[in-house]
Amino acid sequence: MIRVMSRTPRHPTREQIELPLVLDCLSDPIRLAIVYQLAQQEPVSGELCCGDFNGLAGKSNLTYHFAKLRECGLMLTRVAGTNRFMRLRREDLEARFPGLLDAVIRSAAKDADRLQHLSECEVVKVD
Amino acid sequence: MIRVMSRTPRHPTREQIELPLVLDCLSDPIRLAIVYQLAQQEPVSGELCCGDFNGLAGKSNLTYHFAKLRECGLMLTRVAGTNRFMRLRREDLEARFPGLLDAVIRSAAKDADRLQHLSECEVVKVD
DNA sequence: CAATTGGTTCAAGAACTATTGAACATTATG
DNA sequence: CATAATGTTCAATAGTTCTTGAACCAATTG
Repeated sequence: MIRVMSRTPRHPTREQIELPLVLDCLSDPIRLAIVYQLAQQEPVSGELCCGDFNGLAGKSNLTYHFAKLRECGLMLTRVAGTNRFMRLRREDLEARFPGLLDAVIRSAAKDADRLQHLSECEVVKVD
Repeated sequence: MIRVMSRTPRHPTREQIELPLVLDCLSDPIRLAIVYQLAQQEPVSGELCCGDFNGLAGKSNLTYHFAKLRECGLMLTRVAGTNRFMRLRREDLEARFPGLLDAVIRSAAKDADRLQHLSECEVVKVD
């Protein structure tokens, strides 16, 4: 059996994004923290790579959560050399579920001090 | 052991409502359908009772899902005779997570024809 | 080319979730 | 009071999800 790890993994098309899967993905504290950190990065490059989340969980566990986030359509993975850069699929999500991602991120920001794994992130001011 | 079933069950306070639990609750297709139907009922009484959801699952399974929805703070159960009336905790949710519930309900309405259990609900026009 | 860095894959186990049916509790009705 | 209607509780089960560590792959660096 051949195992290839260098190709860009598969992502669902915009139309294949499903609401229950997205909500389920966001309901895990670690994945919520990943999404939150990616959202915070948007004013800058919008991208983070796996290593940037080392505080959240072990490497293989992170790979597992990244796969979930990718497969439900929340984020996109771009392979570049030995790194994988990830970003939120904001346009696709906005097209499918208007206002949802922002509502979740704002809710997470509001509760940042309560949510495990988010405490260590910079807190974004939300009037 | 005494089993009491006549009292109003416990609900979390507004402040006890937690984002990951709410999202997890909404990620189940049956529970999403329950929330959706409750939302559709809001222009009328806002209330539905257990029997109104008989199409979604068996009775004991519904009781299970109702408990989850109650315990995460999404809905409120009021005991009245042999019935239990349920309504969304819209004000509390809006206070804790502004815009979240509406974003989810609108997303569900948009995908009503795709989501299991929602097809049988009346479709609400969302410009 | 050897070693390092960055990340994936696989297998296994613990923990949790959803579903079902039978027994039960509570209230309303004839 | 007996019966029906409405919904809950409990136990069992099948399936799913998260987590971990060891082995691995690919690209970069010395």
